[in-house]
This record gives sequence, C-alpha cells and structure tokens, in this order.
Amino acid sequence: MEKSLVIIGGATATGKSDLAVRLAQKINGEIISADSMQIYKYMDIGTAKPTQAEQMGIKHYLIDELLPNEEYSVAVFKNMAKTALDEIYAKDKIPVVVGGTGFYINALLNDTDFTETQINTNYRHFLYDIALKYGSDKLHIKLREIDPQAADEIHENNIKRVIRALEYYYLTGEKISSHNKEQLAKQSPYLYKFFTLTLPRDVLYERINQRVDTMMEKGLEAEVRNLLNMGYYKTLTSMQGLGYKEIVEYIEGKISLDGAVSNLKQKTRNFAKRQITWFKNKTENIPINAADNNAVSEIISELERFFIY
RNA sequence: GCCCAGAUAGCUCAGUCGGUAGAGCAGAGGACUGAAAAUCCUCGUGUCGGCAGUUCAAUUCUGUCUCUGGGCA
Repeated sequence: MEKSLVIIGGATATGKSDLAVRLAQKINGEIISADSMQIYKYMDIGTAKPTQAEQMGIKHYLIDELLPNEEYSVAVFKNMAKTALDEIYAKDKIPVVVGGTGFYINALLNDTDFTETQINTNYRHFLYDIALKYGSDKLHIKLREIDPQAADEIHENNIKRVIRALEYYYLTGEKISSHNKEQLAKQSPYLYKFFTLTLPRDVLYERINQRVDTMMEKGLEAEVRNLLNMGYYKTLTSMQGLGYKEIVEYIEGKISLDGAVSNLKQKTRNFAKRQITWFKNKTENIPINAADNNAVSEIISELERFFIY
C-alpha cells in the first residue's frame, strides 16, 4: 500500500481517461497523466484532454502544466510525476497513472536515472547538419568508433537516436549502451498493477475516425489558429502533435480541409498501432477489454487480490 | 454517334524493345531509455479489364467488346 499505484495504458481512443476517472472515484484515487501532449495549455481538443466536467472532481496531475513552447521530455515527466506521486501518497490516496505514452510510463516505473546527463541542443543541431550534408552513415560511423554496441543496436537511418547516443558520449564521456543496460536491469521501486485497454483493430480504427470528426466539430481548427496567433510556431514539438501539424498544413493552404482530416485519421491510426506494439512488448500488463461495461469492477477485483487494500 | 487517352497490388501509378511485373501510400509485424502524438527497421503473385487473333511464348503487338475520363457533335 505504501508505494502502490495503478496504471491504465492503451492506444489512443480506447477510453482510458474515462475509465481512469471512474476507477479513481471508486478507489479514492487521483490521476496522473502520462501523456506527452496533454501537458500543454491551450491544446485541449486535439489532445482529447478530459474537460473539467469529464474530470468529475477527481484531481488530475500533469495536465495544463506547460506552455506550448516549453520543453517536455521523459526526464521532465518523470520528475513531475514523482512529485505528483508524493502529493497523492501524502493524502493517503491511490495514484492512477493514465496515458498512451508508454515510454514515459516505463521510465517512471523503472525509476530511470536521468540526472547525470543533460541535453545539448546546439550539439544536436550540429550533428543533424552533418547528417544532412554528408549522410546519416557519417554519424553512424562515428558512433561505431565510440560505442560499437550502440551502433549495432541503432539503425543508421534512425538519426534521432544516433544523435542522442553521440550526444550522451559528448556530455558524459560514457557509452549510452552501458547506461541503458544498467537502467533496464533495475527493479521497480513501486508496487504496481498495469492494465491495458484493448479493442479489436477494426473497432479501434473506426473509433479513431469518429473521434477525429468529433474534434473537428468541437473546433480543432479554431484551436490551432489560436495557437498560431499566440505565436506558437509550427516547428515546436507541441505543434508537431497529431491534429496540430495536419491542420497547420491546411491553414497554410498546402492541403484541403478534407485532406487534412483524412491525413489526421491516418496518422492517428498509425500511431495507435505503434502504441499497441509498445504495450504488447515492453510491459507486463493485464489486458482489459475496453468495450466491456464491467471493466472498472474487473480492475478493482484484480487490485483487491493484488494489493489487499 | 464520332475522335482521343486510360483500364496493372486495397489506393495512386511505373514498367515489360513480346519470355507472366515494381514503387509510393495503405495494411501487417517489430525497435525504442532526456524530441516518443517523435524517429526508425522488415514484409509486395496481382485472371497486368473481357474475348479472339498473330506467335514457340502476349500483360506487352493486332482486332473487338465493356467501363472510366476528356474532346467533337
């Protein structure tokens, strides 16, 4: 009971937020959002952020915490989430971590250590320019010199990860491959139960399509225009989120509105598939049928067996 | 009704100087440890519109029919 928490994962549009709120109500819980986009203010419709009403009076952490031009990352998430956990434990409540960003959830559960290194944006740009000018293999060759294991593990076309590996060495003088191994071997300091909402692929895809239509009806275009008017530039990480970059393309006249919408549906379906792969292979979890009306009670009985609270 | 251009993978199309065919997208599977709603990897047999003809051999040439664009009436 001391350091226990519940996780609700799953692909986008499976109904995580709604289920999490109903669960939190039943078990005296509070919610921590493990989502790389809902953290941003002014980005409500496109991120499917639960509204005040939908939150049903349950406190939500890590929602509306940053401005769209502020930097967010696993490391920032982990720190903020730990703070939130402490707050919730102090109230004698149960944290319910909900989100589709599996990478973040794992970092929290494994208590991945991020303190020893920072990031260096200039160095990243420097390397990125090299990759553009001379080809991505140039960076990969360099990586092989300093960290052969990482070079084996990271495909040369995966420039972002090659750059991070080089950056890590640049900042710490150590190999990222050994750091990763160390982190992976760690045991979680938490007692947790991880549930994943699942739906048949065709049903999920249909829900995604419908949800995008609903977002448009709710005024996604106006939301994006508003962000642009406030000066949030389209290359910001936040503005690269699904729903934002597609609508920006439409606003810039590059594609039709219909094109933007079907693009968004497409990209969201692709994203959902990647999420499913992550949850399937990177985490131990209990699948829960998202269409099941008794999902909450199922989860609760599972928790009772596990935590004995 | 006539003329022209098409008809090839779920979609958009490329190609075969005649020896049964390939890209992008979609789809499927996978990776991921400070950009993750990002980034990246792997996977392509389909009566090459129907029928007939020429040929050792036709999706490729010829004829004809059907359909789809566009034009002329």
